[in-house]
Amino acid sequence: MQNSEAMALSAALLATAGDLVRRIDEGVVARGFEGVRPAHGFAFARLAPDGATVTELAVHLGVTKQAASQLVDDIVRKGYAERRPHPGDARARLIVLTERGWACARAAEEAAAEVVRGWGDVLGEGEVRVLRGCLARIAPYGPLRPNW
Amino acid sequence: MQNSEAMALSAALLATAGDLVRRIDEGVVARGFEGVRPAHGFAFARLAPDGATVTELAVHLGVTKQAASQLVDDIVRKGYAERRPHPGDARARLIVLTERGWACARAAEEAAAEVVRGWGDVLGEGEVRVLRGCLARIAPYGPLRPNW
DNA sequence: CGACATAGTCAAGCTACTTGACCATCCCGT
DNA sequence: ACGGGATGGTCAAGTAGCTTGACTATGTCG
Repeated sequence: MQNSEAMALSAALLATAGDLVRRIDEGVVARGFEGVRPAHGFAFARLAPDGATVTELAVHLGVTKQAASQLVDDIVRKGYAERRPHPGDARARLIVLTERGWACARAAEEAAAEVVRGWGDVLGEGEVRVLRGCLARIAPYGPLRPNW
Repeated sequence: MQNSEAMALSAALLATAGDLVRRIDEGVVARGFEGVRPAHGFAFARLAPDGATVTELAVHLGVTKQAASQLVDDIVRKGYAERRPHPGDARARLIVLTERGWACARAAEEAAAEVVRGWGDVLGEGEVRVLRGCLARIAPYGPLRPNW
């Protein structure tokens, strides 16, 4: 594998990732959820099961807890989540999704599924599964946030 | 394909992309080029063949020409590129890489090749080619800049 | 019970972008 | 040839999303 081929592969990967995020975001907006940034989606993914504290969210997103707290301010103000007292730790607060937050998370899943279906049309279902398998083995715990 | 599987694939793709960029950046720094952000690498790729104008660079990067101009200021100040008069258009300037800029671009290619070699160890050469083929067909002209 | 650790917030600062305004030069129809 | 709109580039100011630093409240452990 020549260096230039590695660059071509890298560029294709980054282009695909950028395209995916852009189209998911567009799909979420098209479903009626405005003022939502892609980063919010990653937060929703962490909050969805049972809620999370600000600190847990910060770790998940790879940012400081102050930044996570600001993000929570934002999604609370927009009605997607709410701060509740934490059962069993009076210092902490449990951030949970509101009904609208859940609806937005579902919208993001639908949008992602739509994009991936498009890939299936181009590649075929089998190759999409191969793709998923490859990626899962390469970077099972890669960073969610981009560094560029 | 269920929605949750689409999300898993999306997450794997973004994790891989994030990991790739982080490791290329680390590789470039390890080769002695400091103060270089990943965005600079995308600029280098556009400047490498024959140079480019600020406006062309802005289109390539998906930012305003003011932002591209600021980025050029930065890499000029750091010695990676220089502004030259444009042959045939007195309004424009041709931004070209310096020798150090070329060296940095080569370092990025080496770092990328190193990461991709790691993928080859995990997946096998054949599957890496399949991966590259899939990605190239999915988003041949996706955005270079992340939106999240 | 006292000392240190941890959850969260407030405040200020930084960086990489944006929008808006502007000048110099090019191109093209009259 | 020339006048007017398009284009290339820069300067200036504003913004969003992060950072670091300082602080309070609560938990944990010897």
